[in-house]
Amino acid sequence: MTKRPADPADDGAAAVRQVPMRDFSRSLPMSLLRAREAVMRQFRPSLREHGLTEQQWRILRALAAIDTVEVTELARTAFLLGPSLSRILRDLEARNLIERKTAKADQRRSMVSISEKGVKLMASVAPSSEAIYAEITRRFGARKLVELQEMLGELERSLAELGKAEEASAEE
Amino acid sequence: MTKRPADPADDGAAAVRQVPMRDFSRSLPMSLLRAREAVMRQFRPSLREHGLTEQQWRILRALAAIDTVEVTELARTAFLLGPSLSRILRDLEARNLIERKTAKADQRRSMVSISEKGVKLMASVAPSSEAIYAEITRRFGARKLVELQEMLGELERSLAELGKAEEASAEE
DNA sequence: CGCATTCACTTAACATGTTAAGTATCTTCG
DNA sequence: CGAAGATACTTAACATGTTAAGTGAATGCG
Repeated sequence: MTKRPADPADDGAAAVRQVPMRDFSRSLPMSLLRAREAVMRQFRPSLREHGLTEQQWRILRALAAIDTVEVTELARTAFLLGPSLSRILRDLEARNLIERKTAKADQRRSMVSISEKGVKLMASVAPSSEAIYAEITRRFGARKLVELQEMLGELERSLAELGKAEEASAEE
Repeated sequence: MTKRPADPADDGAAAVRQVPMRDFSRSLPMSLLRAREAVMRQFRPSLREHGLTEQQWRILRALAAIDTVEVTELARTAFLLGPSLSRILRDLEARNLIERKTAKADQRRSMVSISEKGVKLMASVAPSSEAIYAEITRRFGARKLVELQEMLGELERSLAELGKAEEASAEE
C-alpha cells in the first residue's frame, strides 16, 4: 500500500478516483439541464395533444410575432440550427401551417410566414400554454422568476466572447 | 400601370398578429436553453477532440464516482432516458471504455463500471474540462454561480409535484 | 404450482442536435 | 464579362431525445 511513485508526471491510474472533480450533479450544465427539463415536462403533454413538438411550437410562436422572415433570421429567433430548421419547415409546410416563397430580390433567400391554419392552431394551443406558464410562475414566484432570467441572461453575456480568440489565432 | 418596385418593404407589414403572448425570447424555457447552450459551447470542442460527446462524458463522470451501478440508477444519475443510455452504453462498451456484467441475484439487472481505459481517457480530458469550468466561474462570478444553481434547484423542486395529480385522476 | 403482473432493460420509430458537405445564387474584382 | 469567393440554404450522416412496444426475468397471489 505504500507503493507510490514520487514522480508527479507518472499517472498512477489508481489515483484518478481520488480526484473526483466537482460533484457531478452540481455542475452548471447539469443544473441547467435539469431545470429546463422540469419546465418542459409541464408543456410537452399539451403540445403533444395538438400534434406539435417543442421546436415546432417555438417556430410558430416566432412567426406569429414577426409576420415574415427569412430562414436564417428565423433560426436565430427560434434558437435552432439551420439543419433542424430546414427539416422542420419542410414538415410544417407539408402540414400547411406555414407558407414559403423565395424572395424576388435574392433567389437564395426564402421568406417564411405563418398560414391561416397555423394561426388557428396557435390560438387553440395558447390558452393552455399560458395557463401552464402562469402556474409555474405562481409556484416559483414571479419576482424570483424575473431574477432568475436576469441571471441567465447575464451568464449568457459573460460567455458570449469566450472562445472567439482561439478561432482567430488557430484558423486553418 | 406603374410597375410596383420589387421592394418588399412597402407592404406595410400589415397589422401585427393579435395575440402576441409573452415576448418569445423571454420565456423561461428559452432562457434556460440559451444559457445552457452558451455553457456547453465552451466544452464541446475539448470533448470532441477526445472523441466524446456530452452525454458520453456525463456517463463516464458518473461511473468514475460511483464505481459500479445498475443501468436504471445510472440513468437517474446521468439524467438520461433509458433508450439513450442503452444505445450509449452499447457504444461505450464496444470502445472498451466501460464494462458490463449481469447481476447474479437478479438476471434482469446489468451492472456497469468504468474500465481502465475509460479511467485513462477521463484523466486526459479532466484537466481541460476543469480549466474551462474555472474560466466560466471566473467570468460569471463564483458567488453568483452558486446563487444561480440554488435558484435552479429551487425551480426544479417547485415543479417536482406538478402534473402528478392529473395522472392519478385521469388514468386510463 | 401457475399465471398474470411488474420490473429492468432493449428495440423501434420518429424528431431534433450537431457537424460536414453539397447546391444554387449572388458578389467582387481583375 | 467571368471565374473565384461569399451567402443562404439544403442534404447527409451520425448521435441523442422522446414515446411506444418488445423481451426475458422476477414477484404476487390464488
